[in-house]
Amino acid sequence: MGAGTISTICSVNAIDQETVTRVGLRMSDINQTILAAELFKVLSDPTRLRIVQALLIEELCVCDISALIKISISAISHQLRLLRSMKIVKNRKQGKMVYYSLTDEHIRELINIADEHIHEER
Amino acid sequence: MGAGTISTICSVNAIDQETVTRVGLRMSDINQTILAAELFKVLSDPTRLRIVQALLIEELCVCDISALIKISISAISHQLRLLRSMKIVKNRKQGKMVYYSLTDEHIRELINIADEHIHEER
DNA sequence: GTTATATTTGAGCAATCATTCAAGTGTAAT
DNA sequence: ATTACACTTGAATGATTGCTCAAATATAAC
Repeated sequence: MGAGTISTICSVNAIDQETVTRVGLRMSDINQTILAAELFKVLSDPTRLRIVQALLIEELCVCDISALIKISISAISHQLRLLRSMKIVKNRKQGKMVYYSLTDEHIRELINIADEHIHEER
Repeated sequence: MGAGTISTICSVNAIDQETVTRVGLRMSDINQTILAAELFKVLSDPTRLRIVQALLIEELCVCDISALIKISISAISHQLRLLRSMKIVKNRKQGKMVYYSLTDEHIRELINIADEHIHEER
């Protein structure tokens, strides 16, 4: 199997084990993949992504998020619960109002890179 | 409205317009948000993320991806079609086999940051 | 041509999801 | 206590999604 030869021989009875095991060894743990997928899922819904983008700018109450994003307060609240459960946002109560903010600035990097990717699309 | 005062007054009839417009002006375009959400969605499914992770290592044929990820060839092919439509992967035909590879190295950065985020979880 | 293999594709199905609606909780003002 | 407001929550619903199965396509070997 010299350099340049394609060693992969594909068939139901004879998958190229060499390739499969070589790549398999370099792949990350499946559980880590699942966690990463969950993180990406949080950002995969426009409403949720908009909420996060807004909170990247400043802390906001539920009512103002709703006005800003033009989605019902109930829908926003449901999404905030999800974001809270994933430790993406935290909240603070002041009188009748609840203020939300981000727990983690890592998110900003992910969003920035996604934006770069979109702009560089040919 | 001096520094330090909380100007947001929240009510159905009197949302704090100042805050809403201030943040609104700094938010990115909604269409860009939708595109970014779509990109995150690609990576939000464990099967798809696993495929991408594998292709980050090397070019692979459908059959070997299937063996590596332990998902039916049909399911892999469906996901590859989606990845192709989003210009995340490209393919190359050689004989009966089809080899897939990534079109874009940006994805690697996104995955790296997600992994960092997961490891830094307390 | 026929047969075998590698991949694609469409229909169907169960599961997940984002939203709405209605009812509930908690806080503050009267 | 009662009323009003900010938000939460559970159930219901329509839409989306990831997979399976069966049939189709494409290439290669015979």
